[in-house]
Parts: sequence; C-alpha cells; structure tokens
Amino acid sequence: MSVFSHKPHHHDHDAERFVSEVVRASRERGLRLTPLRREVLELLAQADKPVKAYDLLERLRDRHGNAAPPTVYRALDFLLEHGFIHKLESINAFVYCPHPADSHQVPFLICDVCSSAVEVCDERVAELISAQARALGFKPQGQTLEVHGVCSDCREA
Amino acid sequence: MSVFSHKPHHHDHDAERFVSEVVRASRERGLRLTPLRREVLELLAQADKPVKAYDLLERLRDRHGNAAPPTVYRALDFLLEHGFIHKLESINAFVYCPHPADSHQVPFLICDVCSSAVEVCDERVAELISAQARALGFKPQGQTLEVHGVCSDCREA
DNA sequence: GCAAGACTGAAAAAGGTCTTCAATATATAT
DNA sequence: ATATATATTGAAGACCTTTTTCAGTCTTGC
Repeated sequence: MSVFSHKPHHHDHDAERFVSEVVRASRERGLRLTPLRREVLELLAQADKPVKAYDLLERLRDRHGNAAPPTVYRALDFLLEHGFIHKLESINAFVYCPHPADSHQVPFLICDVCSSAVEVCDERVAELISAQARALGFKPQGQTLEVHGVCSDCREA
Repeated sequence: MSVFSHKPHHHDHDAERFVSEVVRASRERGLRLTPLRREVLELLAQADKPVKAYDLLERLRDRHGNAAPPTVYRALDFLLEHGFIHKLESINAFVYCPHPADSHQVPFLICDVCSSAVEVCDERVAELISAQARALGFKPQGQTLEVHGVCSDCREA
C-alpha cells in the first residue's frame, strides 16, 4: 500500500488547513503557488509522512501523464525555498512543515520502523548548535538535524 | 585540482597517526581492515575534507583498475559501521573521524565556500537532542547533525 | 500590447547507491 | 592439516536521485 492510499483520519483536517495556510502565505508574499506546485504540496500534506520524489512523481502522473523528474523537483525546490516543506537529507524524502508561517530550524525524529517524521518544535537545539558554531568563528546559515530511532507508537507494538 | 593533490602540510601527520590508530583499533577489536579498506581510509585521511564516493573510486582505480562502485561502497560501509569515518548526508560525502576511539555523535560544520568540514567536539547538542527525543517517547539511535555556512578562514578572505 | 522574466514540457545525462552471482580468500572446527 | 562455514572481492548491471539543457508557454510590469 502506498503512503497515499489511506482512509480519512484525524490528520486530513490538518492537511487541508496546512494547504490553505500556504495558499494564504503565498498570496501575502506575492509567490506564485501554481497548480503544479500546489498539487505537490497537497500530496505531501495528505501523505502526512516523508515522501520520496519518485513517489510524488508517480502520483503526479495520475493527472499529468507527461510529468518528468524535473517537474517534481522544480516544485519541490520552490516549496523548500519558501519554507513550506522540509527535505530530510538522511532518507532523501520530503515532508510538509506543519507551521510554515514562522521560519524555523528544528530537529526531526525519524522512525525507522514506520518511517514517520515529526518535528521537535523547540529551537533550543538549533540555538545551541548555532552558538557553538559562532564560538568557532563559523557563520551558520542552515542546519540539518535528524534523529533516527523508534517512535513511541512503534515501541508499544 | 583534486582534493587529493596537495602539498604536504601540517595535517599529513594527523592523517598518518589517524590511520595507525585505526589499524590498532581494528586489531584490538578483531576487525579485518583489509588492504582495500585501508586504502579507502588513507584516501580519506589524506584528503582531510569530505570526499565523494566517485572521487574515491577514481583514486582507487590508480591501483585497482577494475574497481567498481561496490568496491568503494563496501569499504565505506565497513568504515562507517565501525565508526572510523562519518557520512555527511547533506552533501553525500565521507570524511574521516579524527578520534575514532570514543564513539560519539557530534555536529559537523560544513563550509559552503571551501567545503571543509570540522566536528564540533562537544556532546551537549547530541545530549540535548536525545533528551528531547526521549521526552517525546522516541528512542534515539543515531543522529545526523550538520550545519552549513562559512568557516572562519573563508570569512576573512 | 510588448518585452522581460518566470514557469513548464521534454529529452537526456549525471550522480549516487544497491542487488546479484560467482570467485576467492580467511577463519573455524574437526 | 582438511573440510566447512563465513567473509571479502570482482564484475555486470540495475535502480534511485538529481540536474542540465533547450524550447515553448504563460505572467507581469511597463
């Protein structure tokens, strides 16, 4: 079963709200959230867990039979650039960002069992690491913070 | 100029010492640091900055004309597994670990100008992030902590 | 309306990693 | 020492991930 085919559950509401929030933010900032970009965003929001580029591509082809890799990568680039989604470098996957309004740099907890990924909404790690970097004369500009392990749901099972 | 072709400088000594330390650790732990694995390790130590798998492969071919991708990836897997090197997920590159004796999880500062990468030898970030993860019921097993930016050397120039 | 810039389609290539199977070498247990 | 099991390497190839390029289309701003 694909990450997309799932019964409605409590997260669908979050997904919809998230998409409308991005729509609004794009309007405010004068960004062009084109149909293509929006579709990719919706796919990510519906999946509610990290998705790989080729899974997105496959899904896009349902409605755009001609979609090629650059189609999805360009949309992802746009969404990344404006902070609407994140890329998880350690698993080459993309995930929507539940609070795209405030720019932030937070760690992700990636479950190696169910492959869910949640943000740790706490800037302390990012701040500590930035402080340590600056203390070494390094000017920090971006962070990749990913923790692998087993989430609480999977530990119970 | 490749990352390998460089004049001798103060790091060469570190590189040699690092390799012998790994040789010793392997003996102690009963690991088979075969000639191939050792060669990859030496290439990484000499480079003194992150190196991509295909650059290593190219270099390996100087002495093993038959080397194929799995040749280098298998050696890298071995070295990673035993903590002798690190993989930088955000740039798909590998770097030797200056203190392979003590297992550790530390952030890397990756300069986007000169592409150097240094470890921040301070476990506080890893501990904080682990504590936050556990507080959420998540059992942490591995971390990817990478900060991009500009190193002090490059800021001066 | 027109020029400049932004976005998409299409083809291809480059870059990165893994699977498989056979051959060889090393370690273990008689 | 020999046979067996295990680990390592060679070789071919596939698969996954990402980018480049060029041409065409759409928007935006003048």
